[in-house]
Amino acid sequence: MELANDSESGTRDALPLEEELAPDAPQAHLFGRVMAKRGPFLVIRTPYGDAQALVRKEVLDEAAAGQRAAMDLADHVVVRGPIVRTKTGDLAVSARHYEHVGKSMLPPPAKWNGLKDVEKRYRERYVDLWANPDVAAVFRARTLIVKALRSFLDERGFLEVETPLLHPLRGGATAKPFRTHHNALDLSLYLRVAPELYLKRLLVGGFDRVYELGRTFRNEGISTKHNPEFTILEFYMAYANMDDMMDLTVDLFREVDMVVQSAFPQLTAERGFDLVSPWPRVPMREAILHRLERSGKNDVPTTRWAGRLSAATLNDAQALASLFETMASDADAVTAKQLRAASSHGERIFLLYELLVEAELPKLYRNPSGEQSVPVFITEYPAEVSPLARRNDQNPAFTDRFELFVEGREVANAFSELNDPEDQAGRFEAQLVNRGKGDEEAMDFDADYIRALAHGMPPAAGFGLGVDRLVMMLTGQASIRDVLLFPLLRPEAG
RNA sequence: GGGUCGUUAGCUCAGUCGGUAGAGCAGCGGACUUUUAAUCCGACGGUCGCGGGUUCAACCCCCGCACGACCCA
Repeated sequence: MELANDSESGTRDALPLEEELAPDAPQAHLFGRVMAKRGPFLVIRTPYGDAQALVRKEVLDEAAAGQRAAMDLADHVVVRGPIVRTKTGDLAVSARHYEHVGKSMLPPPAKWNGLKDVEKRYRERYVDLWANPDVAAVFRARTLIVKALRSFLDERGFLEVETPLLHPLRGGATAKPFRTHHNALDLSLYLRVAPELYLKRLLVGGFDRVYELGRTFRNEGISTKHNPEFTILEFYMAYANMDDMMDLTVDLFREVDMVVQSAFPQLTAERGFDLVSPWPRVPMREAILHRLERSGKNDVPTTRWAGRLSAATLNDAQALASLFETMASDADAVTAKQLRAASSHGERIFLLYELLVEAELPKLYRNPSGEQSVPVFITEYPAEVSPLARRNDQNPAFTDRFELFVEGREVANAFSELNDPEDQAGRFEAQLVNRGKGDEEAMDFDADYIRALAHGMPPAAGFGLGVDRLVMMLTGQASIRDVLLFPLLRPEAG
């Protein structure tokens, strides 16, 4: 029997117990990096865990003994031999063959403290990954999550497609783009901020269930939740609406999470949220009123808006506008600027939601035991902040759109798609007006997209997910850089 | 963009009141060879992030810059 790093369970205990004392002891074959030297023992790190090798000079030939003597920590070695039980009861591969196959020229991180410096970990991820097994686990989990997302959609008949990353127009999301240039065509191009408008063209073309999982670029600040390039999943489903999407979203998250929980229980043990309990679906205005009722209770901070903002005000554009003016006159400079920048009823409602509710969601919506927060679908987004979403049939000022929040963080955005070319043209016009007012995130007018809609797009619903944020959430990582193998950093000086 | 904090040996970190720069691990030389952060002996290891300033004297105080982290926008 040969063991070529083929154990899934890891650590020294990975070696087979039941066979170690058999007369013809099983042979093991280890390939890995030397992590520690203890007397005649080496700890060898493999992708599946650490294993112990017993390397005694007297059983090695002269060449191998010389190689062993020249070995440093972090070098790559191959060890082959029978599996034995050590004096203290551990298992070890007793070397009959020893070979030094790769040299580490640079000193390894300290064996006890490891590599902690966050900047160095990001810059030298190649060290981080082998020195810190927990870090490697997060990235293995990420790959599993991406595969699970694909399987979920593939099983439901969605077609995976690839659409352009180089876009002649800005569209699909309100965000600042990167600019680039194609020399032969002398053409200014943008790196895509979203694949949305191309995917919906495919609905017109008769592909009724499509998805794309890929990189997207936004030329904005860097933070624990933002990297200039990130991975997005968008899928579109013809003849479905927003409610179908919410049901599908719940199934998607729970199914992907089961995969992570079973493969990486250590990453999912301590969580502030619960995906199993029911997920509330709350219209945005209701969420605002609910938050105001809870002002000052159950750790929800008090707010000046409590007592001054009622359901009636929220539904009266004139009243809300004058309340904003009153509040702005005696707010701090930053808040006042935000309040005055909101120029329509819909933008004001959305701003209230962002300012008052979003961060408090984990306190406002808990599971039955009260121990964990639950995911929340916020619905009824104002049309002004939803330029691509279908209007609600009963109240056209709002759209059939939701965003999903877990622990107060936005992880998904979905809506019934706008398929009326005239309405869509009007929304693009409104974007251009915003652009004229200095909004660098506004979309371009996409005449070809309007033409596509004019050929008839089936009623459909679409869904967008920040894959990096999903990975953060499921693996318990606080920063997006901890789920990106090579996050963007400023180049090192010199 | 603003605020707070950080940057000392390859790694992880100390550094008192402003008075010659420290430890553990790693690396190097040797001993030992069934260890569990292996152990023991020896020698070595520094542009204290960078640039100014104050001072007889600066890792330490002041100013600026770079890079990073966190929080806010």
